[in-house]
Amino acid sequence: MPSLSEIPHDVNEAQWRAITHQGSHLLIVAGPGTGKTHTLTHRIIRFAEQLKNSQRILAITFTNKAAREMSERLSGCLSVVNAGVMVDTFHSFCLKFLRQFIRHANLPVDFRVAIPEEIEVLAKELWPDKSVKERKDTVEQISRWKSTSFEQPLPENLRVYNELLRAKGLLDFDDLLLESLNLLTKISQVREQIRNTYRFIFVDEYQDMNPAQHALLKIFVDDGALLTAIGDPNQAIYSFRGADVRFFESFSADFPGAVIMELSENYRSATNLLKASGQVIAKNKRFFIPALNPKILTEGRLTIYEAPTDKAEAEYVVHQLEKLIGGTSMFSIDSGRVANYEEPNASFNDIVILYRLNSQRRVLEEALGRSGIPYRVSGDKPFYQIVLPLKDDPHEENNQKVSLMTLHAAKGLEFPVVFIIGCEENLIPLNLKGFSFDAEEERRLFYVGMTRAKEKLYLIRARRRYLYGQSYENLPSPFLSDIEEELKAYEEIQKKAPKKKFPQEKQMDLFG
DNA sequence: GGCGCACTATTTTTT
DNA sequence: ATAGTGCGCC
Repeated sequence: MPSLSEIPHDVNEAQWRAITHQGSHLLIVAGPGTGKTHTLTHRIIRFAEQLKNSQRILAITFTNKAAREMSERLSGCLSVVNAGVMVDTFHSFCLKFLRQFIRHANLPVDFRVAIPEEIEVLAKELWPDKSVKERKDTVEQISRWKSTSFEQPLPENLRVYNELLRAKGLLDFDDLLLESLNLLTKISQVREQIRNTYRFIFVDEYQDMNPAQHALLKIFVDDGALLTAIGDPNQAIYSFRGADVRFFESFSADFPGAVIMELSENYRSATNLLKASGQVIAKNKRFFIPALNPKILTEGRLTIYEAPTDKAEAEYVVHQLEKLIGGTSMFSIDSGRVANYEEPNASFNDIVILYRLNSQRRVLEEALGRSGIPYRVSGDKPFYQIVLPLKDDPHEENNQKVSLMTLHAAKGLEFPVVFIIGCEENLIPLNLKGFSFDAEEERRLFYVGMTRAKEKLYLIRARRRYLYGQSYENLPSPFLSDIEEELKAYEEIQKKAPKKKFPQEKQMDLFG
């Protein structure tokens, strides 16, 4: 047993227990800002030091970005690289696995993974009479079936789709997981080799697991590997693409003997912000988790503001940005303010503006454009384009920019200053007519947004908003009233000459 | 095959 | 609002 006196300076007691735990599967419940990656990395390194020859550690992430970041953290420790820690996404690992054992697989030997355009072409061949939307829906359904319902009998449209895909020598992304599952289930020789290689498996963001990934993981573990999973069920926001947060609840049943630990010291958010986000997430029925303990003991500031319109909302954001940036830039020229040591100026990189819908971005971009504030929009480029070389503008690197992204895209990031715009009924939580509505997941999404903030959080709304060509009058988001008044600082509404010209008011028939 | 007009649907997103 | 599809016409 490692004694507490061994604890490194950069690790707390709960983290140390999680890092050093041995002899059973382990689920680490790690809320926002509790040192999730830090703890996982330490634990991997510790296990890597104990590896015998030919044994491997497999650390699985969901995104390439997460895999890259994990690799970078680990490669600081050379011995780990030598010991053979494999850090990969589920999909990328399965691709390598299938290539390695291709002679055992019932697949075209030179198969490729289809890019989305190839899937579109294929769908057009199969269903020429369907509209574009219907084809898109069908392909989406197929992907969902493959990641969630793959044990059910094969639907007819899926059979023809698979046949044509294979005839072209292609696999889709979901096939990477399913074909790997197939191979492991059917060929004991392959399974044996895998069993002898991967003794320790680590999975990050466990709340994002889909049933196909879970099935794969179960095979590894049934073959004798020891599993460490880490994540936060309160940050599960991807159920719409097949992720199932139930695997968090069934962990002990799925992996007998498992130990569950919690990290609850928060090193990210100022006390007011941590309290506020805690009060919001506490209203969910699922996943009660005791409040996180603040370790950053500044108060922080939670600002609430209601603008008359979405345009005014954007102008307010711009105005606040100018105030935040303060003396260090051109924006201070007219104010003549001197930087205040109690309120150090923020730089553009410190700031993110979050929204529920991409369509909210336009008004924001216009206001930012008018003011000349530099910004970047993230999370809207397809993954396969990322590999293409970007224009190498040497200034790009140093350029300070405000970030704009959806609440979804913000997961895993942190910023000193966070704006969440559109904090209105029907928008947060999003309730669009004709679309399914999951109040608990929407609350988790809002929680993810709130918990990105380290020092300042602005929860902003517009009384009147244009969406899809219609004007709506919306009440505040019900989530706002879950935060106690003591924590909120209300900003005065900026006085402006009332605008008379609103286009025809229509019924709010878009919201369900 | 290409142009232009009318119609329509509209989340969140990774691999 | 607006982007993108689908259709008719040359």
